[in-house]
Amino acid sequence: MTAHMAVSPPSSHPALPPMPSGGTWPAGSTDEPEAISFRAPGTVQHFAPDRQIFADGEASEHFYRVVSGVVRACKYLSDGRRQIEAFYVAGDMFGLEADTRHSLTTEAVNDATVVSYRRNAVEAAARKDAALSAQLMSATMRALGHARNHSLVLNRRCAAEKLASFLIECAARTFDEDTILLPMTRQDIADYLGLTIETVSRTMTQMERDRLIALSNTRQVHLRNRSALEDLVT
Amino acid sequence: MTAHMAVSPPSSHPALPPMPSGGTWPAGSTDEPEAISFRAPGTVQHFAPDRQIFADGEASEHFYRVVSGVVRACKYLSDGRRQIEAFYVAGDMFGLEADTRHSLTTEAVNDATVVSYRRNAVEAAARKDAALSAQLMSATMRALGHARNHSLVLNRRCAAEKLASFLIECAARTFDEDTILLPMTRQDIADYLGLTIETVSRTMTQMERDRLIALSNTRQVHLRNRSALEDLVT
DNA sequence: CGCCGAGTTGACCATGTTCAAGGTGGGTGG
DNA sequence: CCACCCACCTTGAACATGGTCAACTCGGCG
Repeated sequence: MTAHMAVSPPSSHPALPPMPSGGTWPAGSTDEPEAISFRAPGTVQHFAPDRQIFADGEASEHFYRVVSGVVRACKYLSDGRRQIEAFYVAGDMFGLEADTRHSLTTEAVNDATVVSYRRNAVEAAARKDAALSAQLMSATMRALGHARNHSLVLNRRCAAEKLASFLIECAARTFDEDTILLPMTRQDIADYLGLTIETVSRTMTQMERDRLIALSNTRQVHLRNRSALEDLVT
Repeated sequence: MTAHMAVSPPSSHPALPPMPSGGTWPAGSTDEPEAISFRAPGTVQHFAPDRQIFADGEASEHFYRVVSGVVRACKYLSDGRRQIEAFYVAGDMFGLEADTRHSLTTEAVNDATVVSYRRNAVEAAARKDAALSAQLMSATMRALGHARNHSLVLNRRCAAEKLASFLIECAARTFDEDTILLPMTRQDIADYLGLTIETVSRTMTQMERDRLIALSNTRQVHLRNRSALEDLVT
């Protein structure tokens, strides 16, 4: 249950798209403000765009933290469709599981660097250290909050509401609160919001027409009328 | 050792609608196989149908376990719509939050009995007891798994797929694997699946026509062709 | 008996999907 | 340096699915 690359053939680092690596981003989840602290040093790894970090169903022996770049967590359905659960950015933790197996596939969106920690080591440390344990709990709770909120977004009536909530989510994590550099493709956005690529495209165009946003290029969005966007989300 | 009664009748109550109380159910979430064990005795409370247990935004000072009956956790949107996140049944825990405030409203679906525990007490106990801590973590992880799966369901293409996954989820928690007593209204089902009451109704009728299910009455569903239903979910 | 809430059914309509062409821009090779 | 290429994105037209609105049925209860 692996081979399922939706977009492009994974391979080494030949010619990488010039993506904003570690710049701006969207939709985080298990973000931990202060780094988890335990002795075991993590292993640093790099992943080229679309390279898989771990697959749904694989044994869950590590957990991860994003250093730079963006990672997506998704589920592939039997009909070939893909549902993106979350995008993780610098500082976000991912890969902690209840089960011994992963329940999601994770892949690099752009050129990404992550640190991995051995699950056993973390769990052992957590058993001895109530503070670490509380941190992990808190991170999991935040992931739960994100997942529930995502359900709400997926359930929104119209495409504009979904897209507005996505853009605001992205903007909330940007330095310049009103200019977003999207590291992901329209397909990624569509799979995150439960829409088709065409609807995402059309809705963006319409938002530009309505002066809600401005698109310098396809990956750079400027929020022109944030309050109107926020009204859509409510 | 805590309450774990699967089918205990919730003691006296004035004049209640004759609902299947403690019979069958659907969609659980933070189920804990072995009861959480700490000294502080819980407080038992009864709730009549539609009575609120706690509200979104309220201070989160207790957490709960269902003894009998069914509880729904939901979010009310500004436009009046309601999104049901989960249904909790006997044994399920709910109300554990990362924040100091609740992020969901919970209400009794039918006549329900719950035990509540003081949050402070639980957290203090968890700090001293790694096993309890691990149990809480595990319960939260399971809730996370449920929430993610729910996202997938909400994102399904057609109404029949959503409903099939709901029915199978219900059936998985029934003694008689193929006969389900629904404790909730069509409106509850609709709000859980992100559909309208009319679509739920129509889809059920169609499934009956197609011999996938049989409806003895509106609340009792018999699965006639489980594998066909499972094919819909995939 | 008639009311009332829950559920069903039908007709129409809106939104997003599907299918099918075009555009666009950055990178490569001639 | 330019032309081509290939992802990625946009746009258009037809269609399908579920939402909306409205009428109707059913069953329990006063």
